[in-house]
Amino acid sequence: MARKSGSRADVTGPAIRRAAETLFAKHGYAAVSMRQIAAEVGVRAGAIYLYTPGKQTLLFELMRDHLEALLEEVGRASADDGPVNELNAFIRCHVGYHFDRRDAVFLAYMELRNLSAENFALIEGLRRKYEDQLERILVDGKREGCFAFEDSRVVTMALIAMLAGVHVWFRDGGRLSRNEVEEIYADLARRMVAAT
Amino acid sequence: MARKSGSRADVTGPAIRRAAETLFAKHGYAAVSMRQIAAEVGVRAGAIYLYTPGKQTLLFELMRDHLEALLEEVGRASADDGPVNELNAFIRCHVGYHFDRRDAVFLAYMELRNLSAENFALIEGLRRKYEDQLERILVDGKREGCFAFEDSRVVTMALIAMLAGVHVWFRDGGRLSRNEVEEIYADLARRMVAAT
DNA sequence: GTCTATAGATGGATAGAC
DNA sequence: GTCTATCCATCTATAGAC
Repeated sequence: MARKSGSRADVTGPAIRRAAETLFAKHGYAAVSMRQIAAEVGVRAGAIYLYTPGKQTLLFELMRDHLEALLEEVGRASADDGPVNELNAFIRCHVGYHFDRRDAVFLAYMELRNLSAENFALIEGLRRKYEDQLERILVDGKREGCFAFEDSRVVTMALIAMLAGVHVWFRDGGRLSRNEVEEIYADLARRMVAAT
Repeated sequence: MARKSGSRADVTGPAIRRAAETLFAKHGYAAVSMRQIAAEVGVRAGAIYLYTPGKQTLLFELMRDHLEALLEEVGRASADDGPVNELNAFIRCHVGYHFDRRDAVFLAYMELRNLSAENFALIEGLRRKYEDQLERILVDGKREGCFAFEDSRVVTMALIAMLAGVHVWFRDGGRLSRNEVEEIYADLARRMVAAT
């Protein structure tokens, strides 16, 4: 007797988040109306407010959930087995996310401007954690003599920008397989840090 | 008797474009109102329509003018003196633009979604020209044995994404000079294509 | 849980006075 | 050339019927 038969609460909520993610990624947060999201789900605009306090929260939670999942996965992937392998795992993990969660990845770095001040601070904290995780791999590798570069901060930002750019050209079912794309980017990253 | 004294036509027009560029870059095209732009300039919303047919045209012309200027400058900078030098010039030129025209660079790859269909096609054409110019340098270099990489298209996109990412962290008057930033990125690019 | 209806605010763009 | 005033569309969010 867990749920009412005929109830859609467990279906509509996730559907709203999925629709918001798709539409925000496609047209941008500010250009999407609650009516559009509702239409995509198949309900009226008013019904959305049963599942979220508003549009801003919808955006914030999409970004937060994605970044937390990404952080956890990167943390798992780059377990302690040497800077070269850790860098490899980090890159493949991020690139792989473009295959699995394309829109979420896109939102997380395109819609920062549209977060309220306090939500921005929270999301920025998660992003910073993510950047720091990569930078720590680089610094460790340099100290151990696996990598060679001048400025760890700039290289970190260059790597992350390069990864974020995957969304611009990558299309599912294109000429390159997931594994090929991951390998090309991992290779570029190794070159950038002069991995031995 | 060239111009009416007291007239501001030659001042207000450019001021509107500058204000639009700043505000669009800061808050996003869709989140900025004509009233905000007018307030920044010091006129009323209605006055803006004396200088542009509308908001969409304002965005389009900002992007077009920037891309045309960038294309011309890149074309001049990378005159025919070998792939390694051409790549160098291309990278330094693009990075340098983040110092001179920060907001314009940002707009040109952040606001594609908000262009009308026909404006998008025109801007996309200019972007494609820019990408092709870089890819040609890479392909030439590979053929001549200066560069070594697998996939010229992916490397091109990776390089452009890396360059575009400068805006995320770069601030005027930061710890790195213009020349240092240009050199770091040129160095990263040479590593990515295994320049000899 | 979802609907219709609507409040209340704000948007782009235009008309006409000065 | 700029202003005030305004039209009309659309927006987020809420109230209340079912």
